[in-house]
Order: sequence, then C-alpha cells, then structure tokens
Amino acid sequence: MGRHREFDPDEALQIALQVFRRRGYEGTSISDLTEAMGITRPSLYAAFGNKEDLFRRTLDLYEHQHLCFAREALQAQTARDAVERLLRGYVEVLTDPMSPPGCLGVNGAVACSEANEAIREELIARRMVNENNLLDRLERARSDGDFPGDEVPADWARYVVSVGLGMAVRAASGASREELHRVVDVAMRAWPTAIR
Amino acid sequence: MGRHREFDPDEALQIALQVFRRRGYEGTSISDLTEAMGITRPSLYAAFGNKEDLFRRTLDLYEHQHLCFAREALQAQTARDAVERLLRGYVEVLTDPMSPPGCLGVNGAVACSEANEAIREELIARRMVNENNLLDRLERARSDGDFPGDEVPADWARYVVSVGLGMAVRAASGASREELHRVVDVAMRAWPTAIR
DNA sequence: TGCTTAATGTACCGATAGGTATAATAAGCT
DNA sequence: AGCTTATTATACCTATCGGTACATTAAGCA
Repeated sequence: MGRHREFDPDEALQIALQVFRRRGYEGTSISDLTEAMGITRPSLYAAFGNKEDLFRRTLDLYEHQHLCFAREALQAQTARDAVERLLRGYVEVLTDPMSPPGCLGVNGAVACSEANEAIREELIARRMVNENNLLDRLERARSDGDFPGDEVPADWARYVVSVGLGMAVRAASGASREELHRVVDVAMRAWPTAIR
Repeated sequence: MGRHREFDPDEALQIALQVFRRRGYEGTSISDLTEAMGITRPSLYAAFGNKEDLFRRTLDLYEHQHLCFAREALQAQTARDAVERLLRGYVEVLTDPMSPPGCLGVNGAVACSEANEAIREELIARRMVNENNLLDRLERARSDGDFPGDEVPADWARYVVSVGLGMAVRAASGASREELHRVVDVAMRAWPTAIR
C-alpha cells in the first residue's frame, strides 16, 4: 500500500558504493550521493537511514561483491598459495577498471576525523576480521606442517595485510595493476621455507 | 615598523603540524587550527596565507623535522642496511609518542576529495621523490655489486615504499611500535642475496 | 469513489566550512 | 607629539554540511 518507490535501492546502493569509494566517507556529501543516485534527499534518508547507515550498507555490499574472493583464496592447497591469491586478488579489486581505484575500507579509514570515529573503528574492526581469518589459515598450515613451526603466524598475517594496505594507498594514488603485481612478486620473496 | 606579532610563527607551525597530523588535511578546520595555535583567524591568514599554504608549510616542517633520517639512512654501507634503516626509522616516526600516530603525508592523501586535488597531487609527488631517492641508492648499489644485477631496482623501491605506506595506515589505526618493527622483520626477509 | 499509506519535490533548519572587511591597537620613524 | 605600518579583535560574508517539515503525488484497498 502507498506510492511505489521510483528507484531501485540495489542500483542506488551500487552507485553509492562507487561514490564513497572515490571520495571516501567524509569526502562524500549527501548532495554527491543524491546527484549520482538520481534521487532526492528525503528519498535517500527514507530508504537508507542516515549517511552512516548508508555507508555501512555500502561496506557490506563491497565485501560481498568485491572482497568475496578472499574466502576462496584462503582455501588454496598451501598457505603460500593462499597468501599469494589473497594479494593478487586484492590487486585486481584495487585496480578494477570499472570502479574508482583503491579500497573503500582504506580510503574511508585513514583520514577520518574524530567526528566520525565510529566509522573509523568500524573499518578497523572489519580489517581485523580479515587479518584474523588469514591468521587462522596460517595456524592451520603450521599444524599441517605446511608452515614452519618456528615462525610466528601473527607476524606473517600482519605483514601480508600491511602489504595489502600499502598497495591500497598506491592504487588510490593511481598505481597500475602491473606495478602492484610486481609489489606482490617482491613481497612473496619473503615467504619462509621449511629448510633454513 | 608596525605592531609586533604577538605569537611565534615557528611555534604556531609546530602546533599546526600536530593538528594536521591528527586530523588530516580535510578533517582539520581553520577553527581547529586557530584554537590550538591560540591565535585568531586573521592572524593565521596574515601569517600563513590560506589553509593550503599553511598545510604546505607544515609538510615542509614535517619533512625537515621528522623525515630527515631518510637522508642518513640511505648513506648506510650496504643497500640492505639502508633499506632497513629507512623502514625502522619510519616506524619510529609513525609511532612517535610525542606526536599523533601515523604519517602526515599518508593521512592527508588517501581520502582527499577532488575538491582538494592539488593537495593530493602534491603529496603523491613528494612521496615519489622519496621513492626515487631510494631507487637511485639501489641503482648505485647494483653498480657497486652490492645488489644483484638480475634484480630490478624499481621493483624493490616500490615494494619498500609500499610496506612503509601499509605501516603508516596501521599506525594511524593504533598499531604499536613493536608490531610495526615485526612487520619490518618479515619485510626484510624478502631481501635478495647474490647467490640464488 | 473515497480513504489510507508511502514515496516524492520543495524548501528549509541550525551548524559549520573557508575566508575577509573593518576598526581598534601597538610599534618604529621623523 | 604625529604619521605610518603591521598586527590584532570583532563581526561578518557566502557556500555547504547533514538532516528534516510539509505539502503533494501515486499507489492499494474498501
């Protein structure tokens, strides 16, 4: 009952994702969003709550749509292969020609003033989930004998995520896909072998 | 001739650096700055031009005061040592207990809306200068036989800077100095040996 | 055909953004 | 002292921020 919505919320959310990804959370204004989505302010607020709610929705969409490769990557046969797939998959996302370069999560969190500390903490927490997933995989690998027993998995998970974050910054600055794959090439040279 | 300035521009610039470093370029308002500096708006504009000019001044100060270790680091005996000093020195800056965590350059550049693209490009250019200094050092090392001839220095310079950027993001998210040094530990494991 | 309900378009809210006009003030110079 | 000059303090500018009140429009239901 009542008037029908004249726009597709899923399509609108896709556009919001593009805008937030290009401009970051604080750099995006409600007017930026409504113009790009082709809807009015009250329609946006009625459909998505407030700016913070909308951003969280776009984060969910981003993870399900662009970061989903990580689950599969972690299921690779070896820990080394899992990590390389993780990094290379992330490079593809960061330099997807159909989207603004860089990572929604990283672009949003870095230069977030304390006025929006809730968002900052949310992004840090989500990043930590990914790091912990990788950590679990490395610990499993160590039990399997696939990862040296004298290495500290947490140190490696932290390293891998750090390399990813660095590439995200570079991507946002216009780095090419090839450049970032060469970063992965070098980063993987650190990988430990059982024989030392 | 004329009335004397009642504040020390150098001191004021130090405070501006702290504020910009904590809040980023766009996240810092003129009111944030004048309150912290203890001066009025017209005094700020008279002494430093506009917000963008002031930010560039703080960038200069930041580089001369906090990033100056890089020059010395690059003069180390071996390329490997130079790179390790570079990364460890950067960790110290990122987690300096006397300053807000993270890097002024990184925090400012990542989520900068295109309204301030001039600043974004300035920061990217300054970062590129540092990467090129490292690149020059690695190429010199290769001439000296201190770096394998079959390695591509540009790939390694890019890798090292990327690790630095990743650590900068982590630092801004609250990473400890110890955590970041462990990232350097792992990152240096990639370093190439002449015998392969 | 009303009646209800929900989405729309317009126009607005107070707060804050970066930046400035203007007048009062304090110094050096003659 | 009186003039000039540069810095202050107050008050204001326009534009935009996130968010909303309100009247209008379009749909389903009786």
